[in-house]
Amino acid sequence: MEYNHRSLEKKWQQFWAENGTFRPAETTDKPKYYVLDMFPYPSGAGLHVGHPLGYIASDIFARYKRLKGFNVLHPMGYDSFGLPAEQYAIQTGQHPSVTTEVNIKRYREQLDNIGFSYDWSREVRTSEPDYYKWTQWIFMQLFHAWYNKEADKSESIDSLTNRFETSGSEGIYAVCDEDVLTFTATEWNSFSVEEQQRELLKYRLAYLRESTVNWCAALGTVLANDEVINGVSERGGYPVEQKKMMQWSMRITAYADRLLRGLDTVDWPEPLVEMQRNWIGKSVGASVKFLLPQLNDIEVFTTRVDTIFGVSFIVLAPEHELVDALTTDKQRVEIEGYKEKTAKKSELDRMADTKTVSGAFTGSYAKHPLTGADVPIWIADYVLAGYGTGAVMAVPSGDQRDYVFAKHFNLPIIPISDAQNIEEDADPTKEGRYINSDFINGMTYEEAVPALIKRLEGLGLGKAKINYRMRDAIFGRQRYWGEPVPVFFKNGLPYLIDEKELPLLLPEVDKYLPTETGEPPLGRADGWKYQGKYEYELSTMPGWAGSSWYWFRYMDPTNDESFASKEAVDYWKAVDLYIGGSEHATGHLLYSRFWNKVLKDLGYHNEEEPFKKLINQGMIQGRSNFVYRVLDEEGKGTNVFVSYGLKDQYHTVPLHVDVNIVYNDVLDTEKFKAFRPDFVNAKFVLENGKYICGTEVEKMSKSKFNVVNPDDIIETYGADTLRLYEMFLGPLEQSKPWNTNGIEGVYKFLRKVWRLFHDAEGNLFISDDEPTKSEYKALHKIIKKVEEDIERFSFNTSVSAFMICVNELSDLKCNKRKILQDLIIVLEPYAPHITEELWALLGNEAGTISYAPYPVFRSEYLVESEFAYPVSVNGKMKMNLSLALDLDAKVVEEIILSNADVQRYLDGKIVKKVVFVRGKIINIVV
RNA sequence: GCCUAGGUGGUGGAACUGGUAGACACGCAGGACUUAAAAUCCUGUUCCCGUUAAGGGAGUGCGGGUUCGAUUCCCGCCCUAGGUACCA
Repeated sequence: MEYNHRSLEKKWQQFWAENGTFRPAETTDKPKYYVLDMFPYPSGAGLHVGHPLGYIASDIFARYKRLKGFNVLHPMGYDSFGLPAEQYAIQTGQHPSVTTEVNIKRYREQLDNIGFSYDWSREVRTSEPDYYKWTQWIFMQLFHAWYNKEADKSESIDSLTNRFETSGSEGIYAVCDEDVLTFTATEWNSFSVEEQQRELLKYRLAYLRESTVNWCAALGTVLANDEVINGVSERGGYPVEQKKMMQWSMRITAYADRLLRGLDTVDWPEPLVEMQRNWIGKSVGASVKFLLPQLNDIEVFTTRVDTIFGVSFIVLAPEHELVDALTTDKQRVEIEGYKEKTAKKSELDRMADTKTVSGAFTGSYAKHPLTGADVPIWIADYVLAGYGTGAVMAVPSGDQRDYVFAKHFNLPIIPISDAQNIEEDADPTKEGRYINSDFINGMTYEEAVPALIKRLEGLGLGKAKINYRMRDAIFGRQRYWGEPVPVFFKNGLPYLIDEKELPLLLPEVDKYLPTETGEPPLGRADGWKYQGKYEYELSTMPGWAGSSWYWFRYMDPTNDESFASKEAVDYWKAVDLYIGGSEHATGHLLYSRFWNKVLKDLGYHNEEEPFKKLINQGMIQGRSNFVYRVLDEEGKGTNVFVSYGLKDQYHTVPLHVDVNIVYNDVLDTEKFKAFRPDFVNAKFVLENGKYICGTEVEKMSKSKFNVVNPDDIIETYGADTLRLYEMFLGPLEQSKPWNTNGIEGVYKFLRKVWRLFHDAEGNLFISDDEPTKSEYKALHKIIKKVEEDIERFSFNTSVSAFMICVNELSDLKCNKRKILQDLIIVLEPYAPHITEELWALLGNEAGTISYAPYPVFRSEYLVESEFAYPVSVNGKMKMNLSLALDLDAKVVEEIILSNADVQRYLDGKIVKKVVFVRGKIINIVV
C-alpha cells in the first residue's frame, strides 16, 4: 500500500469526531492541563495558511501532554460578535447572524482538515444567547461591585451601602469618581433613591459617566484607546475625534497596580509584558500644590520633585479648568487665540507636530510652595489635559521640553545640580549634589527626595503620588451586532434588569444603521422596553466583552445555572498554555486579566492570573510573485512576459501573479494563460527553459494574489505535511513569509516514514526481532530531543531531528516493531494522521495512540566510547566535549610539542588525557 | 527619541549553559536505476587561493575588549522588524 494522505487523513478525522477521542476525562487521577488558542473572529475571507501556525503549535503541545499522561482540555470556539459582519449587513441587509453562521461553517471545515485534537463538544460562540447570557451576567456583577482599596479588592456594592447607612462616607477608601460627595449616615438615609443611585454610580466597576471618548463618525461608534492607532480607527482606518458623551465604562484603573504586579508572576514573552507595563504606565512621583491667592491651588504631578527649586514657570493644558479665571484682561486676547488654535488641531496634528514651540502667558503668577516666589503661569499644548492633573511645574534645566520652551519665550533656566551641563540641552541627571536649591543644597538625589516629601507633607502642600497612564475602558458601542447591556433606565438612572430575565436577547431591527435621531441601531427595535415601559440601554457591549472570560466557559460550556460550575472551575483552574498573536497585548489580554481578577475578588474562583504561560506566534506574511510584462515604445503593455533574470534587458512593468500557479518561483505558463482572459496568447522570454517569477514579501491579501488556502496545500501534500512544514518554517515566535520552497522535503520525509513499515511491494513488513544497538541509539536520540524541544517550544528543530532519525533508521533498514512503535508515538503530536494509521497497522486499537505513554528516554543507549564531560586546567579551562579520546603518553607529547598554546598552559602538570577533535587539541586533562 | 526582539551560505534556518560554525531542508551540479518519465538512492555544494589534489587563508552586520577558545559574554556603532510617544 502506498502512502495515500487523502483517504487516510479523512478516515482518521472522521474516526476522531465519531469517537470523541479528544474529550478530556470526567473523572481521572491524571493531572490536568489546559491548552488554549486565541479563538478567531470568523471573517468572510476564511482561514489562510498563516492562521493555523499557532493552532498547530498548541495542538502539538496538547497531544504531547496527552502522551505524557495529562488530562488535557483543548477547546476551540468563535469570537463571533464584531464589526465586519455588521458592515456587511449594512451593505446587503443580510442579518449578521446569517453571515456569521456561514463563515463559522467554513472555518470549521478548514480547521477539521488540519486534524486538530479539539474537543468540539465544548465549542463556544460569543454571539449565541446561551453564551452572552453569561457575558451579561458578568456585566451585572461588575455593575454591582466597587473597589475597596483597604482590602485591595472588589466587593459587592452592598458592603458599600451598608457602610453608608451606618457611618456615611467617612473612612471609605475606594477607587471612584473624583466628584463623590461627603455625607453622614443620617444624610445618606435621607437621600432619595435617585440620589443614592446617582452616588453609587460613582463607585461601581461598570459605571455610566460623561467622559471624553474616541468618536469615530465613519463607524458611528466610540472606540477604546487600544482600538485607535495613530489617531485613526484600527478597523478601516477612519479618523477619530475627541467628544464628550455619556458612556458606559469599566473601572480597570482600580486594578492598575495588581495588573502590573501580576506580570511578574506569569510566564509571558518579555516584549508582551513590556507592552502591558508601558500601557499601564506607572509613574512614581509626587503631587505638589502651587498656591493661588484667590482661587483653588494648582496641583501638578512630577516624577522629579527633587528639581522643584529649578521651577521657573508653570504650564497648564489649554483645556485646564483654571485657565479662564487666571487669564488677566491684558492677556485675554492672546490666550483665547491660543486656545482656539489648539482646539482646531486634530489629535493627529498635535501628535505629528512636536517640533514647533507654542504657548501663551496667562498674566498670572502662582506662589512656589517652598520659596514663596512668584512663578508665571503659561498654557501650552505640550501639556495634556488627560494625564496627571493637566498641569506641570516646568524645570528647564532638567526637562528638554521645558528647556526648549524657556529658550523660546526667554524664561530663566536655573541649574540645580553641580553635575549638570545645560549649555545646549536640558540635563535630567540624578548625579551630583544640588545647588540653588535651598535646604537640599549639597544633598544627593537619594537624600533629597524623602526630605522634600517630608517638608511638603508637613506644609500640607504636597505628597508622594503614583500616576497611571492607563484610563478606564469605555464599554459601550453604538452598534447592533454585540451583546445588549442588561440595563434599563428609570428617571434617567440605570438599573439592572432581573437576573432571571437573562439573556436579554438582541432584538430584530429593520436596518443596521443609527436612527434618524442619532440613536444606536437598537433604537429601531419595535416595542423593546423593559416590563413594557422602561427604556433599555441602546448601546451594545464592545468586541472585547465576550472574549474576556471565554476560557471559563470551555470548562463547562452548557451550564445554565452559572457561567461554569464551581467543580469545573476548581478543577481546570487557569489556562496553562495560551497561544496567540501579540496584537492583543493591550486589548484582549489586559481586559481578560481584569475580568478574571474581578471574578476572583467576588469569590467565583481562586486564580489571580488567567493565563499562566503565553506564547506569541509570529505572523506569516504573504510572498507575492510577479511576472514582468514587456512594454512597447508607447509604454503600453504587450502580451510578452520576460523571466525575472532577464527583465533588465527590457522595459517592463511588474504584475502580481497568483501564487497558486507558481512552484518554487517557476511559473506554470499554461495555467498562467488561463489566469486572465487577456493572457490567453501570452508569450514568454524564458531563462534556462523556465519562467522565473520575482518575489516580494507583503501582507496576505486577496488583491495581491498571494493568499494561500491551507486546503490547497492539504489536497496536494496532506495535513500532516502542512503541520510539519509550518513548524519546520522557523521558530514559532518569528514572523516569516510563506513559501512552499521546502515543503517537498517534508513530504518526502513522511513517505520515508511510511516506507520504514513496508517492503518494496508495499506490504507491511515488520520484524519482532530485538533491535540492534544503533537502532536503539537512533530511537532514543529522537525521544530525548523531541521531549526537550517541545518543552521549550522549539518545534522547528524537532522536525529536523525526525528527518535525521528516519534517515538513520532507513540506512539501517530497520523494521523492528520495538523501534518503530515508539518512533510513531513520538511523532504523533506533529503528524497525527499517518501515525494513527501506522499504529493501527501494527495491530493496536484505533485511537489509543493519542493516549499511549510517551516512551522513556534511556541514556544507556546513547553512551558509547564517546564521552561528554566537563574538564578544567588550572581552574580556568572549562568545556563540554562531544568527542573524547584516550591517547598514550607518547602521542600526547608529540601533539603537545606541536602546539605552543597548549604547552604554555600545561604549566608542568602531568597530562592524563588529551582530547582532540579532527586532529585539533581542544582539551587537556591534567 | 524610548522600549523590545533580531542581523549566520544562493534560500529557510541549526548550533540549548562560551568548545568541530553552517545540522536539517530547499535549490543547484554530477551520477545510479529506467526504453523513458515519475518515484527512489548516491556524491558534491560558506567564500577565496591552490589547474586536479594534498593543503592554506578568511568567515556569523561593523569596530574594539575579555578568554587557550566568542555566533554565544562585555563596550561602542550601523541596519531591520514590532511596540510606544510632547505621560511631566
